[in-house]
Amino acid sequence: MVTNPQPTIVQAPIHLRIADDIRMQIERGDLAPGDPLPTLAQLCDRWSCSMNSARGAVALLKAQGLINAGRGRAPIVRVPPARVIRSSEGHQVAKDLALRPEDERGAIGEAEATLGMSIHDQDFNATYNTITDSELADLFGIASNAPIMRRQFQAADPRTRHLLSSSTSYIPRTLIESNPDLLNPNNEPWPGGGQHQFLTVGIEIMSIIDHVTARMPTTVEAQQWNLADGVPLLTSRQIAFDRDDRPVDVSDATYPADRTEFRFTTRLRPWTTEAGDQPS
Amino acid sequence: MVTNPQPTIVQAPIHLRIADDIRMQIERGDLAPGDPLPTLAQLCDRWSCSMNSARGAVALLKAQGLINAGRGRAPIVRVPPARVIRSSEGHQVAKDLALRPEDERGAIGEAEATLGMSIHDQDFNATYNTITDSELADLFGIASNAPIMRRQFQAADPRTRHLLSSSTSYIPRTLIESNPDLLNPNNEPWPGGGQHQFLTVGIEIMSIIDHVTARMPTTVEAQQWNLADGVPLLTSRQIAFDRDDRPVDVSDATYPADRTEFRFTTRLRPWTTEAGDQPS
DNA sequence: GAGTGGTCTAGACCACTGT
DNA sequence: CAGTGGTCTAGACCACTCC
Repeated sequence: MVTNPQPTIVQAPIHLRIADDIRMQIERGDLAPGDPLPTLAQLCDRWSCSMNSARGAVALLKAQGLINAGRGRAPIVRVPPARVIRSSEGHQVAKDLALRPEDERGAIGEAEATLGMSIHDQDFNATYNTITDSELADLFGIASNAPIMRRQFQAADPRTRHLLSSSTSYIPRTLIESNPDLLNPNNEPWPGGGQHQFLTVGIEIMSIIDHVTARMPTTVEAQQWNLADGVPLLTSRQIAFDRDDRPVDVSDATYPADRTEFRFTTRLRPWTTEAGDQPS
Repeated sequence: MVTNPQPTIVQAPIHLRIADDIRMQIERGDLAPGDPLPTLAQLCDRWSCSMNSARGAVALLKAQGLINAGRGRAPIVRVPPARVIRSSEGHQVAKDLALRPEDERGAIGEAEATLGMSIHDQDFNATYNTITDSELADLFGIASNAPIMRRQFQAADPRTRHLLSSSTSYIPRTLIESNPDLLNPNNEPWPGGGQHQFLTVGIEIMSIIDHVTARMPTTVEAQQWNLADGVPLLTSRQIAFDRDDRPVDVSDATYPADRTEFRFTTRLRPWTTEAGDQPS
């Protein structure tokens, strides 16, 4: 039997009503970015509820990424940080760069191009391992116990120690061991230079597929990136294919969603006459 | 002066320690997806804390999207839902489809192709308005008070009433008013068919730029989509350009991040012989 | 009906921010 | 120093699930 044929009108929980009221004030502009919220005392006076219920409302707004709160200070309406654009056009730029002479490649790194910050101003760290992983091996189409090179890259702000970028790249070891230089992390300026490194072993990247989704960060990730509450992480897995459409590199990365925007360009084949058959 | 030259060792808050312990159990596999968590009573016994502190731990795990909780039932480790892949290759498919005869276009809709669900099994709704918006006008390069057509599309599961898709498209009105059919929402099968509609007014879409990021849903969005706690929304703005690289359509959409994955393919120009010299 | 988590209260202590 | 929010406790009532 259905429980409520004549549904009893239930008040929404008090903390939801408070949170909704504040959200509307923010959306209407009564509370501008940077403005402080009412104090907890004012809220529980205004709504005649206990402190903890008012706290619940503020906690919800925090979890939704609308406000910044901290001890000893009234919470303020969040000011959205500047967005870093990560464009798929960068793949082509990196490929073009790979053919240029050494000094030119060094001058323009991926970090500089997207973060507007020289790589020398970053606390950069690379770790190389050789692993086996049946799932990745499956993706590469190699034996499940075949050695895979794992390269982990992290850059942090030297002052704040907060992460600026973090990615992990996987390559079947047999593809690159003909050039011992590629197995040494000290030779690595940046993963963006990966296309040049593939060049030294005769591999040309012809296409890249990006897989993008998002999730909430773990507690550890939130403090590594210095994420405010309610900020998701964008996750990206890039798979690079060579001339034979063989996957040669898998690269996983995460980005804070409040300061990152992915931008992908799709060029379509023209309609006219007989449709031209080579894409982009 | 720095506050803590010899930082006093502070215990992490009890609810963080509890949450971390449970997270580790999940990551180690001691708690598999679908398994119930310890009850609150067990937790505050095990950690000798109050109920509310144990609640705090569970609330954090909920906010991080690790568990599903509900009244009267122990929270369970979340089982990730099946992912719907939204591929940029779909743009080309839609373009090819636009030239096909009517019956063929009707048979294969965007909804069917990506959701595996006929459009007839969905509660579909379209609303058309004419608006003015200086920000969009700026993007289109038209006068700031020029009329812009807004088309809102929503599809819901007829049984559960939950959203299955939601998007809003903007088009400068002058581009399409030569064909009155395009101003009537009842003629609209699905926004994916938009390329065919542009065809009727002599516009060919030549490229599409996707802007992708993520944010937490509002309370209203969470219930419209039936989102579990801790699930972000992926947001996408697609801008379509015609033969003259003029923006002709802006389309905003949101997708639940736990069941959506974007997939973008970038094809790179070959290196061989003389490198092509026009830079994208 | 017993047990569960969701909501709420009242009151306490502490860390941090301003002045 | 006063005032703020963050953490925590003890205890209560209710909605819901399962037996």
